[in-house]
Amino acid sequence: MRKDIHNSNIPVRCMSCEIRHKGVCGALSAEELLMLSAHTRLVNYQSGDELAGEKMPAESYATVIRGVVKLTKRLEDGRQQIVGLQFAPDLLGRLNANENAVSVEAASDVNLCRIPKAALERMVKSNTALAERLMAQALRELDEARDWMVTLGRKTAAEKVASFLLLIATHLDPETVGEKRRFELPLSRADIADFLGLTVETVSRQLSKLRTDGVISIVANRHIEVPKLSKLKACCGS
Amino acid sequence: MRKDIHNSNIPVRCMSCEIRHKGVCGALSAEELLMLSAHTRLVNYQSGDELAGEKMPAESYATVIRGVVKLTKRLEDGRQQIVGLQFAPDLLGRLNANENAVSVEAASDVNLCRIPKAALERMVKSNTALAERLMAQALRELDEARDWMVTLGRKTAAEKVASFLLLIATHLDPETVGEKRRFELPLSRADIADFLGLTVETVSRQLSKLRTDGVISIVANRHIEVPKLSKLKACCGS
DNA sequence: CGCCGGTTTGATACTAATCAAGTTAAGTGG
DNA sequence: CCACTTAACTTGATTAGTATCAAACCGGCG
Repeated sequence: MRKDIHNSNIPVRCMSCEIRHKGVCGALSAEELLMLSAHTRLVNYQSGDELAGEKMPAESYATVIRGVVKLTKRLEDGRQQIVGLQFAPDLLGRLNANENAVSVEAASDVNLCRIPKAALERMVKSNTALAERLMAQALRELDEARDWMVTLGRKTAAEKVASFLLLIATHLDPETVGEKRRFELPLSRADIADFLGLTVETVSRQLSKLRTDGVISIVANRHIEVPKLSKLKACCGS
Repeated sequence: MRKDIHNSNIPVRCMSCEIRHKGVCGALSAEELLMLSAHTRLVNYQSGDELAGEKMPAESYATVIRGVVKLTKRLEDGRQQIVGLQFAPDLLGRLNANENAVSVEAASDVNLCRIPKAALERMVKSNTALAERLMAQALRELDEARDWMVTLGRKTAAEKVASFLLLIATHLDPETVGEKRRFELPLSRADIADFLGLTVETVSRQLSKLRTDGVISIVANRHIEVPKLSKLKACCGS
């Protein structure tokens, strides 16, 4: 048995996925953590899999261990918009799920650590620290949504694409050498377009433009290198 | 003394503003409500007043009693985007305010019921029902932000303006006769443009177009009449 | 090798921004 | 009450940016 789980003052990890669930495990005592671990299970999905639909609320929560999960909303005529991206170690699912939900899909291959709805909700009731963590996560998602509203409403296509690259570069712990960053895009061009409110063609053109401007180099389709992060930041319009 | 505050099972109201604070008063016992009332104070602001800046976090919470409050974010070069509108009886302010805030301004003349930060935070600690209400409000704001992301990213100018009118018609309890609605716009054309990610001219043109199409009539600058709500809904693209 | 999805590039169309008047509404002071 | 000022709004002409339509390219895989 791991030694550290007997002391709730030092970082503790979920037994099944060996990750410290952001906003979850950190608020749990060693005892609660053991209880939680008894219920959690590692699950894998492939890119494109639907984890929960707009009309099909999830029957469990989950933390993202690896990969990227996209939250999408659709208009009747098929137009769609990605309204959120979840990276490790974000928590998926919401307390008191309501009608106005989003469709949850794996944007890349993902590993999740599933937590049954009942188990988490029971712990929330008796653990105010955990409730606070979940509140903090909700507020952080709200901030992210509002930041993205500015991008959607007021930035040009070039700024949008640069902002997206910066988002990925800062959320996917890329290979780092000084100001240089190197990473794999977890999203297809079509998904990037749906995230930015653009078309695939425009996304492609703006990536090409960033390349010819020397801001990035496209090593392979999904493999991007940013020679100077500050130069990319300067393209984001804020 | 009001009779109903002695029974926490029936709707109770804040003593200073006589309104049932959504998500706040409803979760309080009569005793707590009295305590809260001792600290609250009614305050008024004029259209355009800044209630809290991006760098100036508010030292108190407040419920909107009357009027509309706008939450704005700005880019360095002056472009701005309204990322949220708060109507009565929304709660302004957030637990554990963080750096990534928005600027809070009165969009119209407003009345607020102020609640000192310390008082509310103290009550949240000892009242899980209140904490749940605040969580619910955060999740509702998140849903609204995500809905608006679809509007910003994927709707046409005409659909955006129609969606805005519908939002106002459904949040400002307009004069209602069957399918007919009549209301005052709480925002200037410039604010509407900042909310929709458009220019003032485009907003004006689309309003004119809705008028010539018979979807609305513009009784006066800010005074709008919608003869058939379902017709307006059909213009919203979803 | 040839197919196929994802991507890039090119030509053109169209939507909304920009630039520029003009109009209405609301004050303000004589 | 009216002339004057100013801000908010509307309308028009033109331009710029992005979407749309179309074709070519590329990499992976049977």
